[in-house]
Formats: sequence, structure tokens, C-alpha cells
Amino acid sequence: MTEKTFSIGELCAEFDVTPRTLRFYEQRELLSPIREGQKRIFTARDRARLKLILRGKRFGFSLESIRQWLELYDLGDSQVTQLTTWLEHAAQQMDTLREQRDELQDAMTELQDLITYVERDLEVRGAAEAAE
Amino acid sequence: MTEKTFSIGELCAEFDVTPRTLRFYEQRELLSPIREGQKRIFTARDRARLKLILRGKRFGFSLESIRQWLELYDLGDSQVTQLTTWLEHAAQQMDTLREQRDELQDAMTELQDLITYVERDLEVRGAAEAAE
DNA sequence: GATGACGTTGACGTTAACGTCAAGCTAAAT
DNA sequence: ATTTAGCTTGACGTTAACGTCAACGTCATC
Repeated sequence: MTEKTFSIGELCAEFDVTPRTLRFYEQRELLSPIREGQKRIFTARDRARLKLILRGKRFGFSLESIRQWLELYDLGDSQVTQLTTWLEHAAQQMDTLREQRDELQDAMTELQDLITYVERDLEVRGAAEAAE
Repeated sequence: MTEKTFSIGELCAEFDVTPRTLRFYEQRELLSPIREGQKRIFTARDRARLKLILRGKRFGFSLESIRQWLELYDLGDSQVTQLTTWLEHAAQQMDTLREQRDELQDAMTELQDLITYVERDLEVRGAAEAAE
């Protein structure tokens, strides 16, 4: 089974980015499309990585840090020692993600408190108005 | 009770930012310190806002979008209609935060699956080694 | 009265992450 | 054969978010 591949235009359309962006990611070694002649051919792996890249960007990570934890996602046929190192890196990345998630949760709780307060205020005002 | 105030240096030390940063935030209207002579005096409100700013940055938000949802945090003695509008904006902001949190959760789940897989792999290898 | 700590206002420099041309190739359609 | 669509490689431009440097003011201190 020959894997599905994509032209630069196809990927751009699917993920709403420009060719410039994908070429830039290639230059920074976040993607590594094959060449057919001089045209770029993106594999399913590239597509998967692009998904991860864009998600990482939404998290506010830099391309460089994204590049590093992309490496987590293609562990080959590694030695035991390498797997152990991998596990450490993975655990670190988990911590980073967890921290950010928790902080988001805090922000949400705070905002929700404010919202609840304002809603109560509106209720009270509504009651006062009804009592006129 | 006269509220506590801060010099630019104090805030910088506390939050590990440079004076340039705080002046920049003032110029972009994220902070609005008072002047004493020509020196900036930061109030407790400025300090609170700075906290929110830095948190927002960790979330990957732009200063401009941070500036907007900072407005959520100082609702004055508003009219009912304004409070209703406020509630809409707040709800939107909650959606944004929730979305990002959920996406972070997804990323964590994925990574955890990988970790579990690798851990199992290591266990199997350990068992194989012990059987030699 | 000079020195040093802390602050000020410009103004220009820098880095990341692309955008925006210009000039050219290449295969398919007119 | 030429237009069109999609791709290529430079190379310079842009925006956000500051950094850096120069030149200056203002106290407290030595």
C-alpha cells in the first residue's frame, strides 16, 4: 500500500496556511517533504506533524520548542537507554502541558466567579425593577 | 486607607520583567500608572493587571487581545444593558479559554498514550532480558 | 560637589514568523 | 504556440514585542 501524499497546495487548503508557511517550516526542519523533480511531496507523516505544529502554536509555543517535542512523536526502533531518555523528555512535556492546563483552569474559575457575580447583580436589579 | 503603590523597579523585580516592558505596556494602554513628577507610580490595580497580562502571555495571547479581555476585569458602576453586553463578552472569553484547555487536555491524553505504550515496551524488554 | 542608584524620554536594533514580490520552470488546456 | 495553474527559489518587507543605547533629571550619600 503506497501511502497517501499531498501537494503543497492541498495541505495549505486543508489547514488554511500559505505555501510560504510550509516552506518556512521545512527550512526550520519541522517538516521534511520529499522532492519529485523540484516539487515538494508531503507524506502522511508531514501532515500529522503539521497538525501538531498548528496545535502547538495555538498553545503559544515557539516553533523551536515545537520542533523539539515533535521529536517525541517519531521514536524509531530505539535502544532501551534511548527509550528511557525519551520517557524523561515526555514526562517533562507532560508537566509543561499540565501546568498550562491548570493555569487555564484557574483563569476560567476566576472569570466564572466574576460572571456569577454579575449575573446575581442583574437578578437583583431585575427584582428591584419588578417591585416598582 | 491609602492604597499600596509600587515603583517601576519594584514591579520589575517582583515579576521579572524589565522597565522597558512596563513602559511598553503603558504605551499600549495595558497599564496606566500615575505620575509623580515624571516618575511612574503603579497602583494595586496596575499590579493585578500585570499579573493577568503575564498569564495571558503564557497562554499565547497577543497583547492586543489581552488588552481587550482586561477590560472585563474592571467593570465600573455599569448600566444593565452594559452588564448584559459584558456577560456576552465574558461568555466568549470563557469559550476561548475552554477551547484551549480542552485542546491541551487532548494533547495530554495523546502523549500519555504514547508514554504508556513505551513503558509497556520497556517492561516487555526487561522481561525478555531476565529470561536469558 | 561628585558619585551612584533609580528614574525619564527618544530612537534605533533585534528576533520570530511569516508576507510579498520578482523571475522562472513545467505540465495541461486552449 | 501560448496561456493558465501550480510550483520553485531568492530576496527584501513587515509586525509584535520587546532590547539596547544615549542623554538627561533627581535625589541621597560620601
